[in-house]
Amino acid sequence: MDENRYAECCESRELHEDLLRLVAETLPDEDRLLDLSELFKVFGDSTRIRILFVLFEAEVCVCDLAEALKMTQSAISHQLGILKRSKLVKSRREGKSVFYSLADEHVRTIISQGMEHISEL
Amino acid sequence: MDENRYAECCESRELHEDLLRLVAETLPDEDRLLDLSELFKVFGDSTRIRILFVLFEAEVCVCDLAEALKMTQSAISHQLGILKRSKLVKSRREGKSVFYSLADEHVRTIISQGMEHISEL
DNA sequence: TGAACAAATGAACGAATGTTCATATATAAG
DNA sequence: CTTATATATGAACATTCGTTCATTTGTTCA
Repeated sequence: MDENRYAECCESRELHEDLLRLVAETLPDEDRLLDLSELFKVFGDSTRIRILFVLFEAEVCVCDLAEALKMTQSAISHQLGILKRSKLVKSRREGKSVFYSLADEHVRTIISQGMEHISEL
Repeated sequence: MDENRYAECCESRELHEDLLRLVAETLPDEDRLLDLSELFKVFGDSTRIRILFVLFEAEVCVCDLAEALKMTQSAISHQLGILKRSKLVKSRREGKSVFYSLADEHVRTIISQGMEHISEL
């Protein structure tokens, strides 16, 4: 009954036991892994990356972001919502405008490590 | 002729000019931004994250990865291809098996920063 | 050479994602 | 209260993405 959907595997038996134990010990639990991959998914879009680069320099309102990045207000607003839900960005209302800024410094570290990686060919 | 697809914008004029100049100066060019977001897209999938966590601990062949993660050899192989094309992972053939390992240390830094971020609620 | 195993790959299918459009909410000013 | 401006949001659509299945490539050993 289809007991071989997954790998049956190459050779030794003990090595596998060891690996399985190691994985069981060190792999974060499923919820955590999902949170982590969802966080990186947020960085995985060039519009959101561009928004973050602007916010590296200044606190900016939605319409200015839209103008600076030559995109519609709606598109920017949707992306800001995603950034905010992942706590990468925070907002503050001032009259009719809402100003966005970086929520913490991990953002810079993560992006700068990414930049380093792609710079090393 | 539809000159208002993008934001027309809230108030002052000089502030906008300043922002536009700043963005023009500091925003990496389009190719770089795309490379960067594509890199993060690679981290944005829990299967690939799990593969990376296993490789944090040891150099592992494809079938062992498949067994450890309870996934088909094909699925793992496809994801390893993506990881390899982004230079996050490297491979070495030994007989019939191919062993994969981390390509560099940025991977650990990026993932650990991500972990820190999600840990701070 | 031929059988057996390990890994890679292309096509296909369903799920997820980003933008657009239309509209709703919120604030300010008349 | 009405109008104008700034922002948010839901539905729809096209595109992208991850897995599966079938097949191919590469290696070892008889």
